[in-house]
Amino acid sequence: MTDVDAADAADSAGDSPLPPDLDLDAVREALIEWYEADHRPFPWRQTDDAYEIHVSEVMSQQTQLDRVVSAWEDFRERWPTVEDLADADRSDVVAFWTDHSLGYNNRAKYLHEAAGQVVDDYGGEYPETPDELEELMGVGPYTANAVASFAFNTGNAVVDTNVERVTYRAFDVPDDDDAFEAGAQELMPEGKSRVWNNAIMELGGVACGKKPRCDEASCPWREWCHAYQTGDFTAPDVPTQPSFEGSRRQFRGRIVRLLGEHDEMDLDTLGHRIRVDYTPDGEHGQEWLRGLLSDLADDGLVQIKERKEQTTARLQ
DNA sequence: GTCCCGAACA
DNA sequence: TGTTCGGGAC
Repeated sequence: MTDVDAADAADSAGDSPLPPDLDLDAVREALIEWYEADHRPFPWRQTDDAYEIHVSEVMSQQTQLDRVVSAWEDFRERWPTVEDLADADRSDVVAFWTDHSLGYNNRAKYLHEAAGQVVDDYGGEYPETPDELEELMGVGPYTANAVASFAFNTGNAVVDTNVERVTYRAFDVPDDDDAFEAGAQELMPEGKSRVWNNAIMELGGVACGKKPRCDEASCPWREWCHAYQTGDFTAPDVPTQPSFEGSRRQFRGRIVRLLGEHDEMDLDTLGHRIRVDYTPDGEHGQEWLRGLLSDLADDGLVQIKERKEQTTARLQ
C-alpha cells in the first residue's frame, strides 16, 4: 500500500471524533493518576484470574456493582475454578443466580456453558485475546474486552454506556457507535487496557454518572471537558426499558425462583404461587403458564414433564 | 418511574 | 435493526 492509499483508507474510515488539538498524553496521564490515587475496592480488582474476572463481568452486565460483590464472593467459594463450574449441574447454577437476585437467568446458563467450552476447547485455560474470548457463550464485544483487559492486559478499549457518556460529554464525541468505538480506542494508551478500562469506567461510575459530580469527585478531565465548560451535561440517549411490574419477565423470574426452592412443581400449584389471580381456565391460566414454561424450556432453563393427568416443571 | 460495566436471537 | 431477558436501589 502506498502512503496515498493509506491516507485514503484513514479518510474513508472517518476522521478522529476527538478534538484535533487534544493533548492525548496529558488526558491519559490525568485519568490514570486519578484512578490509581483512589478507587472503589471491588474484590475482582484484586485478581487477574480470567475465570474470576469472567464471572464478575457477567454478573455486572446489568446489575449494580454494589449488589454484585457478595454474589461474586459466594460464587467463587462455591465453584472456585472453571472446572468446578463446568462440572456443576445447570440447575444449581441457575438456582444460585436467582438466590442472589442477579436477574437474567440466561446468563447463568451462558456462564455454565462457557465454562464447559473453556474446559473442552481450551484445556481449562482461558484464551487471551478478545476475538477468541468472544467465541465463549454469552461473551460479546464488551465482556471479551473486559476479560482480556483485566485478566491479561491484552484488550482493546471497552465501549459501554459509561464510556459513551464520558466521551460524549468531555470531548463532544458524536452520538454514534462507530465514533464512540474510534474515540475510545484512540484515547486508550497502547498496552494499558487493564488500568485504562478500569479507570474510564470508574470515571463514568463515580464522577460522570447521570448526575455529574465533577468537583466532588475531583474529575481529572475538568480542564478539557466540553460539558464542564458549557454546563451542558446531556448524555446520549439510552433506550428506555419497558416497565417491569406485571411484565412476563417478572413472572418468568418468579417461576425460576420457585422451582429453585421446590425441585419439582405441579402446573396449577405453580400458577397459584406466582400470581394471586391465577385460575386454570382464566385469562392467566394454564394456557398462559404453559406458554411461559415452554419459552423457559426453549431457553434451557426449565424442564417440563407431561404425564397422564398431570404436568410438572423443574429446573433443567 | 429510572438506572444499572450487554448479548442472543429473530 | 428491533426485541427480549430480572430485580433491587434510588
